[in-house]
Amino acid sequence: MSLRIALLGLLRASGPSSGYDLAKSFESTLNYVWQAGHSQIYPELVKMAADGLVTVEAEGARGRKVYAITQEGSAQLRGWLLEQTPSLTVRSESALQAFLLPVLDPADAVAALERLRERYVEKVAMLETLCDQHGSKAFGRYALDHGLRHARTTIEWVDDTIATISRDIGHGGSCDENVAD
Amino acid sequence: MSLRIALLGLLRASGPSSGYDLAKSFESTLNYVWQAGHSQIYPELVKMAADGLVTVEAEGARGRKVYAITQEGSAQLRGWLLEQTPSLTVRSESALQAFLLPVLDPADAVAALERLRERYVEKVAMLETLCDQHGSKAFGRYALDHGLRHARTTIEWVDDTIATISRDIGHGGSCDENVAD
DNA sequence: GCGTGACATGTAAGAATTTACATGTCAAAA
DNA sequence: TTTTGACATGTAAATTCTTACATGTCACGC
Repeated sequence: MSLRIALLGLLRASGPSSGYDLAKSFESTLNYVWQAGHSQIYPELVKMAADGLVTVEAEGARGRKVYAITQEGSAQLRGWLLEQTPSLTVRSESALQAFLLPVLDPADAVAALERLRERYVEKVAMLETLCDQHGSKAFGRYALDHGLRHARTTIEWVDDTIATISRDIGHGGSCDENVAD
Repeated sequence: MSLRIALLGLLRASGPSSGYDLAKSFESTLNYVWQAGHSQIYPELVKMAADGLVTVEAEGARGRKVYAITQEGSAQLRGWLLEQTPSLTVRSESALQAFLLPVLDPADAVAALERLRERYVEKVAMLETLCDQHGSKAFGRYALDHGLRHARTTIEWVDDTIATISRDIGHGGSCDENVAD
């Protein structure tokens, strides 16, 4: 369902677009909260057209098909946004890794957290650049802002976690606990 | 791979546990960053045992099987944590919804954001309670802390986004733009 | 004219995830 | 004593997601 809603939202926000355009939009604006490749997007658009949520508005060069959202699609998007109660959970591989780091020796954990920190610093810089380019105009602004705030929050968390773990260094690590065989 | 690593991490942090225990741990500590149900966990543990990463250390009442991480499992966990560069992307249904809200009339969008805000306020309260219970002891503390910070950041984002959208009310909404048919 | 890279769409296979089905045990309260 | 709820493990089916394969067009520079 999320993919469908995301595509309807992009069509609504950006106007008629091809699957290729939508894949790019996913990459550049929705990437901070949802991901989908073209191999997922193309078949989904076909199904959505069959369900009357979008129509092929025009066909252009290189087989390009321009989809537009229909009134039915627009109604479904609005209904979902107003009525659905989305799950508040998040899926983040990097956060998962960060949480498991404390099972390492404290020194290793700190080193790994510092590498993670650097990557988030880069991410923040990248997002800030994008933010400046966008100005305060585009639809994607909210997404960008969200991504930026969360990346900064992660850096703060990493810093505090490093500090906490560092205090434990010398007080005995978790190195060989809980291992069988 | 993430599921495997998460299970190894939990076994390492909590000591020998059954699939049932691990499912509970997932729910209570890792839930903020990764989700897995028992129907995913049980078969994965069987595969991991076949690969020598865990062993069935004991069998108890009600068919309970207690798994323990092996040295090989421990080595693989450590290797992954130190060497892997996880993707920094996140998948969040609620954030996706939040991003698409601006395609609604500003008034609808603000109403929906306010409902979202309430849910996050509840979440923060819940996490704060859990935090107090845990004290500063447990492994899951980092996860909890992370979840709490991100939930608070989301609330701030919602507030600022509401403010931004509210300023636009009366300046013309996005109500019937970009709809075909 | 030829190559390269962005444009553009698709399918296939496999992995991961979710939801539902299915079964059985144990402890404690009513 | 019976029933309820937590404990405990699985499988099946459907969906979603990722990775790889496969194909062809157009514009631009060399």
